[in-house]
Amino acid sequence: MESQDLKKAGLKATLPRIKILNILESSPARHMSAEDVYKALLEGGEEVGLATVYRVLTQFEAAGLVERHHFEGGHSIFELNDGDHHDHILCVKCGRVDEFMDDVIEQRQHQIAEEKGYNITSHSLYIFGICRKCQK
Amino acid sequence: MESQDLKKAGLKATLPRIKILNILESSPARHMSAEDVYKALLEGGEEVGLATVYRVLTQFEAAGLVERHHFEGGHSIFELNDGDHHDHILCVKCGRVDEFMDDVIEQRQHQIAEEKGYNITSHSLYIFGICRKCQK
DNA sequence: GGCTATAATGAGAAGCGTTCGCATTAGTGT
DNA sequence: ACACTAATGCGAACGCTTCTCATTATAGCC
Ligand SMILES: [Mn+2]
Ligand SMILES: [Mn+2]
Ligand SMILES: [Zn+2]
Ligand SMILES: [Zn+2]
Repeated sequence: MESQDLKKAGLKATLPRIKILNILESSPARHMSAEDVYKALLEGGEEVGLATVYRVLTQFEAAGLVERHHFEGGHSIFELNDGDHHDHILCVKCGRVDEFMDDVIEQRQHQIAEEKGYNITSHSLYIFGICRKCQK
Repeated sequence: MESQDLKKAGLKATLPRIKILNILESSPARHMSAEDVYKALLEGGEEVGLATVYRVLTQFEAAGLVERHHFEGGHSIFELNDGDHHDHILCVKCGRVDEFMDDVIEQRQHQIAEEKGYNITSHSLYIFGICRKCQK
């Protein structure tokens, strides 16, 4: 029940929020833009304003339900926060997205932050390339 | 002489391009937005349109004279391309930027790309944190 | 050194993703 | 069920960037 998840996150269980959470959970695409979510709602016959989609996604992010990424291209991409951190590798031709987690890289980043005198708060790592299919 | 650098890069040596290259070379800030460059021109009493600054920076990027980065915040940041690759660590409080290069991370990225079947073309890595000064 | 073909510029309009303002609507706790 | 308040939808506005197009400057040739 999504209402429970929302309330646990400290958010009122409104219809738009439930519907948006639903889209994020049931959509085949793990990584969606606000526009993607909006279109999915419209296709489902739901009446939700685009501004609300943006607002709700931002609230979800603040509540830790969702993560926001900046895959090149100026717009934000959201994905459900499953709790496990990972980074992304993307195909510059077809837009395919794969996920990975590398302990060596994570560790080196902390090392570097320490060397430079920073108290690390986050990082963003994207590898761009051409996927297997697009190489042929 | 900047005119030579521009011609070598296959670009006509126009006044705006020379002035912009000059700003990039002489400004104390290594990392500048288009707006930063524009303001520096104005402060120097130069008459260059903002649209031209954007156009020229994009051309410089295509010519390999300059690199474009997407430090959070929606706008592009440019820096002279010195030929040596590096990544960035930024202070989320004061905006300070430091540079680093880590062979271990670079190598792991290629490893990951290979494992995932990607032909790597580039990557972007930003570490965010709080710098020494801002920690106090 | 001038002349011409052509590419570059400047100014403002337009584009795009995102946020804001405000009147209306809906959830919550009683 | 009610009232209090927060959330919504709509359109306008935003910030950064790109486009359009008339004007201007550069490069190569005479
Ligand atoms: Mn992901
Ligand atoms: Mn740099
Ligand atoms: Zn691909
Ligand atoms: Zn700082």
